[in-house]
Amino acid sequence: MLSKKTKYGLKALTFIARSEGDMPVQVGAIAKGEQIPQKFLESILLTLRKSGILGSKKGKHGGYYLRKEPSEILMTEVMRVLEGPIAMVPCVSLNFYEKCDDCPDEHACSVNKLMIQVRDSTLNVFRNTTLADLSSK
Amino acid sequence: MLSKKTKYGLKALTFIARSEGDMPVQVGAIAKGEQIPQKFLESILLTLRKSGILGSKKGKHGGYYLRKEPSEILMTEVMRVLEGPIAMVPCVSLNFYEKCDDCPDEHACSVNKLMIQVRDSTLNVFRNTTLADLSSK
DNA sequence: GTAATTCCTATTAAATCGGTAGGATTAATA
DNA sequence: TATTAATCCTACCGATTTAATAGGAATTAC
Repeated sequence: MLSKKTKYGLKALTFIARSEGDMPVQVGAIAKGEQIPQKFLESILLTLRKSGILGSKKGKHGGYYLRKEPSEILMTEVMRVLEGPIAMVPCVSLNFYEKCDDCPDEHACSVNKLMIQVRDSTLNVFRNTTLADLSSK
Repeated sequence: MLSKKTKYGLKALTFIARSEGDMPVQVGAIAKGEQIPQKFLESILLTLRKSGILGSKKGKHGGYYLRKEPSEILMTEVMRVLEGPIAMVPCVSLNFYEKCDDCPDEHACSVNKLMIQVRDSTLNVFRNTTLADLSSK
């Protein structure tokens, strides 16, 4: 299941992409517009800023803005920041690889084989979708 | 992330598929062969039996067996029984649909749009993979 | 009747999720 | 310089889920 964090994060990014004027977008506006608890959203946007997807401006008239064009923000990047590994098991993860405790030989493992296919097909979607695709009506 | 339940369940099914003689396969043998805590595995196999994928024979010399040919057991079925919905959000689930609280219009929702694509690509894998594929070396 | 097995219910420890609270820090502006 | 409005940071909390474990009842082969 997709976490609320990721869901809210995606909605927030879409909201910001659609609001692009010159002004940064404030947390309050996003929270209100997308029905997201404001304090929770704050922490999510902070994560996105620390990862480099968003920039922020502090103080009065501050807010968040995209650091790249929507068409250059890939879902692979966003999903990894918000949701973590794209793979369903660490032993097939490209960016968060870990060996299974119980698995003597990955290449003989039926779960491994199946999950590589799932990973690849999901990656294929995320690699070919940008924030611009999400925010276009 | 894939739950241990699903992972163990898939391994167990593969183990049974590979062991097919006429004798039912015992929990103890699977647990030992696949390094799965036996009591936990018991509950998983029970779930698979109740869903109709496995049959069981009780008492001495009892155990579990497949109720269909491995080539007829689709991953869609197995995954839904073990892991639940294939979709990452209930609002795009085919078998476990639920409306989002916060979403006034699904068709305008950027998350919805993205998750439909992920669902379809994952379904495509599960619909085209059977237990026979997993258990073949 | 005994041993071996599945079946069932309950409990538990740990982790994660979704959110809340409170205030520190920073910047615009009057 | 004081006020106001925003981000930033740390800590906490309750509920749920996960990954088991425990203990025994029911069933069957021999």
